[in-house]
Amino acid sequence: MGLDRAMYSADKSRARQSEAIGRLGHRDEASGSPCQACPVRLRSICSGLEFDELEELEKIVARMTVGAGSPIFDEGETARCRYNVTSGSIKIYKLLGDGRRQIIGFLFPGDFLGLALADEYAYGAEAVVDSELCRFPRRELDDLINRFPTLENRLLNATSNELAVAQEQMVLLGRKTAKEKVATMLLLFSRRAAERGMADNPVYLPMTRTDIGDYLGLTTETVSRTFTQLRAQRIISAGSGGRIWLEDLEILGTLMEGF
Amino acid sequence: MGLDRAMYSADKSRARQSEAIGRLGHRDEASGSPCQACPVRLRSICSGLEFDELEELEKIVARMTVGAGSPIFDEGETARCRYNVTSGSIKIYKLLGDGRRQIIGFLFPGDFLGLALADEYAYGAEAVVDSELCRFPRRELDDLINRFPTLENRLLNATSNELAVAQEQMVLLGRKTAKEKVATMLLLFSRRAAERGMADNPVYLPMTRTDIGDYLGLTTETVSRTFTQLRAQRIISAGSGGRIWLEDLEILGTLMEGF
DNA sequence: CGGGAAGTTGAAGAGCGTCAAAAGTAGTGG
DNA sequence: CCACTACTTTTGACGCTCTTCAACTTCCCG
Repeated sequence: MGLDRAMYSADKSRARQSEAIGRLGHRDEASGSPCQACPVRLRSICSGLEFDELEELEKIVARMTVGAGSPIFDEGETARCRYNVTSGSIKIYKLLGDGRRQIIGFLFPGDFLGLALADEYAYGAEAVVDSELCRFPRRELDDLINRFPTLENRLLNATSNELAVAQEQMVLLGRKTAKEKVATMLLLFSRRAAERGMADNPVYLPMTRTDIGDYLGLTTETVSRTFTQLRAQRIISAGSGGRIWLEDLEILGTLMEGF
Repeated sequence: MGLDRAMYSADKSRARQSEAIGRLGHRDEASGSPCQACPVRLRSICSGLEFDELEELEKIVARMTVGAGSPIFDEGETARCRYNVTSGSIKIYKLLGDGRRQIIGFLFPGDFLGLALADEYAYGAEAVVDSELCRFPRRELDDLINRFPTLENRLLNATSNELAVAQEQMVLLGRKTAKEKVATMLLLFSRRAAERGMADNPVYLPMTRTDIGDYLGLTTETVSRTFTQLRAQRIISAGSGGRIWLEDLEILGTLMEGF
């Protein structure tokens, strides 16, 4: 699998799209707008906190913006910060020695980034599209987690959810065919969008075919061929701008559940 | 993939090995021996608890024994209990509609079983060999978790660890070759045994080739052929009773990391 | 011993990967 | 405005790894 490792370090064309955001990739802002008004607070770990607890969180948070294709941190790097995604989409991935990559998840607004005990990040993270995050210094956030049971409880819930999602993905990676993998991804992303009150049909897939392949354990070519096949069978149809119409939810469901 | 679903409901020959334990598969005991003396307490979620907290735990715990091949609970069943493994080994797995199975983990002494928010188990659990567990009624344990921050913290740690392990397994399932998969499993099981103070070489693999296949996303035959190949290359050699000597740790490490 | 399941091995085939090239898309610069 | 560039996506041809199907061997426990 002769993948070029450098391929993953930056995504030139997509990075280019986001020059408006800043040539450095990241841009921090003074945390002007308070957490009270945060549109994703209720589905993030920040929900359920008391007023004064939320104020303490605000003291240590920094908002930042990352352009499409920009890395947020690398696997193995010292874990200095934890994050909350507030807009856009983030991919997290692990690499093998020869450059093979497995994307272990796509994060969306409200998702927490940086769940881990270890001192080093166990995976890399990179923005799929222009995204915004809340950044917390790790030490200070961990202090708050220890002091606020509500926060620790939210974190446990979030981690348990992630674990259940990861276990589903293990079934997909280990036991599903290419067609079933793609169908499952389409349905799951549609449902996740619906849960967040976003359009679920057509479903929005902002990532590249290569990203989808690395997420599903397939090659770009197989992903492309599978989409073509699903289109030919009128199970899906192409929308505009990375959007895909789910034309036959029943067949997609059958493919996902493996009958 | 024409796997017979019934195949997974019981494992006749192994179940036979454990007739001494009881024909019902399960046997409960009065919780005579207290948690203080528990040999796996320090590596379980019960570590770090105050004396009175541990006493409250003891009030709701029941010890039970399961024979090899016996189910503990099924996927989709109402989650009435949570467990702590104290001896033996438990496999947890998910099924697809046509019977394809993915084993999402093997649990060993000290591991917690039943991490989940949902009212139903997200996976099935079955004993690989004769095993012992501590069983907690779900409601009552969850009450204690809410009351004892230490317990919740331990649970968060355990869940985070499980998540990190699951993410490693996603790389294995999505991106590694059969040889790399088997090498990775051998090394990881050896390391896990070492962490628990058990023999790490030869490494003990009590599960069947079919179980290993369903864990690695391979067929029984491919697992068998891969072991033969590794043996022929003197990277491993056969021990007795499901034990395997790791003859070349360096090559195994290289295979695991994918160079 | 003897029966049944687990494990091994072989041959053939399918699905997905690899390599290669063409077509589509978006940003760049004259 | 359009050609140029760089990348992504699609499609085709071919090959290889792993699966499938089948037979045989080994192991375990009665």
